[in-house]
Amino acid sequence: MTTVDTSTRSPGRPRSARVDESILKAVLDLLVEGHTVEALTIEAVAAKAGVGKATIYRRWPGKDALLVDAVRSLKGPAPTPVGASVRDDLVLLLGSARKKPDQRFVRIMSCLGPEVQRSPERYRLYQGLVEPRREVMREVLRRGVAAGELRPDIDIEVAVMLLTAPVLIQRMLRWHPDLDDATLPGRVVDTVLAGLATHPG
Amino acid sequence: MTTVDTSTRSPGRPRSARVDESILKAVLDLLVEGHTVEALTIEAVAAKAGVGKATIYRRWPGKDALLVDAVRSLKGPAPTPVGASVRDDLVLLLGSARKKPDQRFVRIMSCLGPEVQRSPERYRLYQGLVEPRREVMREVLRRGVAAGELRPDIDIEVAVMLLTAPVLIQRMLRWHPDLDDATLPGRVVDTVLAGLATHPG
Amino acid sequence: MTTVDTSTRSPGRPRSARVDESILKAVLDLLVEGHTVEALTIEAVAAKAGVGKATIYRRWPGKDALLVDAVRSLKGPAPTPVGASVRDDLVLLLGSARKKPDQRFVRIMSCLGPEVQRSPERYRLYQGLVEPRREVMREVLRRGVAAGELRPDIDIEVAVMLLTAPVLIQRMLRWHPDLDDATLPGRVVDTVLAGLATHPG
Amino acid sequence: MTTVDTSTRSPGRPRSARVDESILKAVLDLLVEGHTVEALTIEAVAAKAGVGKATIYRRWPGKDALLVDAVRSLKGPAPTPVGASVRDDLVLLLGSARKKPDQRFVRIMSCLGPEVQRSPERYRLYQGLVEPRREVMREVLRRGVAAGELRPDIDIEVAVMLLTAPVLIQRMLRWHPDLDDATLPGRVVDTVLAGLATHPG
DNA sequence: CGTTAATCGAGACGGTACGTCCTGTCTTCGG
DNA sequence: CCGAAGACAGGACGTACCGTCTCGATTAACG
Repeated sequence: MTTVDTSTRSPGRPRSARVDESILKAVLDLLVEGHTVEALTIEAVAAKAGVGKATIYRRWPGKDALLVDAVRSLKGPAPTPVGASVRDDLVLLLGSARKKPDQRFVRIMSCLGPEVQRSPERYRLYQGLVEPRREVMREVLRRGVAAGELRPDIDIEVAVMLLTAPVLIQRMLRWHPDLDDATLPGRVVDTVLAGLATHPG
Repeated sequence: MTTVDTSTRSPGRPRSARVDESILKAVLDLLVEGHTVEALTIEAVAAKAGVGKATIYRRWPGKDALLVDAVRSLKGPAPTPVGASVRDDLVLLLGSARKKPDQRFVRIMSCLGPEVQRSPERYRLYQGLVEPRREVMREVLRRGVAAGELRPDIDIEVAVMLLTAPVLIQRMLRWHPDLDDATLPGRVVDTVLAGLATHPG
Repeated sequence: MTTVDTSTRSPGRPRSARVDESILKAVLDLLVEGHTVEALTIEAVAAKAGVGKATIYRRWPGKDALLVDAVRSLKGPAPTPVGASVRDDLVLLLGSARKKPDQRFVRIMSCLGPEVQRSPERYRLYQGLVEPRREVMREVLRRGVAAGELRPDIDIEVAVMLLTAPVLIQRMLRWHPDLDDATLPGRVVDTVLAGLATHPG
Repeated sequence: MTTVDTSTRSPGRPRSARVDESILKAVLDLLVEGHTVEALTIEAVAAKAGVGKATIYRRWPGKDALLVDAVRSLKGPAPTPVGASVRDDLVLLLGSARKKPDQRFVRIMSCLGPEVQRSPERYRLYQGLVEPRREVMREVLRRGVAAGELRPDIDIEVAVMLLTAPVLIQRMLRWHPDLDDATLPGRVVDTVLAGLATHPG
């Protein structure tokens, strides 16, 4: 009677971790190259990863699941720390996408955007990836309120959208063709902080 | 009201206007049916319109041009009128997408968004469709400044982005899953008008 | 009421005869190049014929059926005419495989041999292709008997085998590595005609 | 009867002779089951032998070598003895394939035939297996010449081909569908001995 | 009112990617 | 070290569309 192995291990050759990595890397590389999820062919992934197609299908049921895992492997390369004033912190956060290696992250995220509209699975993926970054921003806003820099009655969720949506949409759609990516975060933050109305409240 | 052109008239059987209409209708129907632009296949359009594929390619050089004409046929269902206060005007403009038949318009526009990143042609299409609506908003803002309701030094382009981007992105990506579409425009406008800072300027 | 068309014609673009030809040609070319039916890949046929795979599958259900039609298209490039004496006729018939374009025919036939063992369909194909050539030889033998050149009691079927089998097997298996293809027919015919025994009958 | 070698003995578990046997048996079984050599897959052999694929590759470098050993293990089940007259000897030799266990031998040989065309290795194998049998036949012919039964000027190599080729080809290709396997050797030998011509020489 | 020529639906065409299956090799484990 | 189980790279399979190209039949204005 052999010992009952609680950490059951299937017989045969185990799956190679190297292969997992090279496949996920290939997916991300293809995204940054091809700019679109449509360019993300299983066949292309296999070729780029130097892997047989069957090896991919052995691990993931289809392109969606593969995409999910690949992007999940990005792990938001550090949500970025914080500085001194609220204004500077916000500009830093919004502009972080412009610094390497975050650029790669944003590049991939903006490919994903369109895809999110389709499957709930991909939608959840996108939320999970982006949420930590939003939480950092919420924290900055809360500290601004605590420090008296921001009005105590602000709608934090709306504020986060106001700050992030313009930058994101500008990246994705090049909304304003002549708007400078570099200065946009500053202009957005300043305008949001000051407000438009003459007599606020 | 078909203009009968007596001057130049090519021989042979003229193209059927019914066919044009049914093709454009098929395109728009496919878009609102939740499909993305990728799912907008010429073959699917032909099938839905009850038309041969060649009949489509005879009129448009490719999917892009077809898409352009189809969306153009929507004719931005009236750029929306204006109300009393700046606040109410802005809320009205941002919320207009919720009223029928504007909903159909927005549904289609949000399918288009992702496509803009690719071809310059599609980009120009998108800009052309959206620009009139932005111009209305700019006008509202300018009148607000003139009326003393808004600060004279505001960055109008950034203000337009601040106002429109959150609503658009919420529609496209369902950015905040628990944010109510109905109340969002009001909350956005209020927050933008008031600003976040305790001591603006 | 339109005339009832007895020669019903399906709508749409008819299938191209050129394509049929190029596919069949590609099959035969691959056989003579690859020496084996195994080397006859549908994908390779499509590539060589400059044709999409679907175009092949639209016409034939699978490799077998394609092979059958391809070889059938060979049509034994003329069963060869006949000369003066029985001896010369037989040598000519056996040696015909060495002359173009018959060489191509034999090349393909010898690829088929192994395949014949498998499906009855392919077996029937092989028989149909080879039979006319055997009939020519039988005729030569019969005329030899009538002319008094051959013994009247000979077993014609066995005689045909005796004459053809060595040449065929030599081609297929290179049975005797040092036996010259060019002189073999002559030696075979002479030996068969003369017989081995000192006192025949 | 496993020879226990006391002299040199590699460390570790010794290879099981049972496994060797079961693999070779599996190969031969697959061949006689009507499969061609192409159907002789390492995977199929492993499955049939109840053995891992690696176990096979540890012993033989590839399919060719395995095939060589398998067929060699047949050991031409005794090159056949000799009888009284040349005619009877030849009929016996040609007909030996019909008696068990020779039938199995021929079955396997005819699978091999087609393969010979490919690799020189397999060609040599085939020659090696078949040569002893041909040598026996040559010996019979030579003794016939010496005994005065056969003409002294016969071409022995051609004679061997004349005698063996029809039987072999009939088995491999079922050349004449209605030719009886049992009587064929007798008819062949008789016809070859007598010759076809009225006036031999 | 017949000619004429561009229209129409239908579908074949060369491609490309799909997801499955099987090949021969390799890499683990337990015995 | 052996043996099984099975992962690995590669490649052909047959399917489904893509966007283009032909077909025969239709159809409306012109002569």
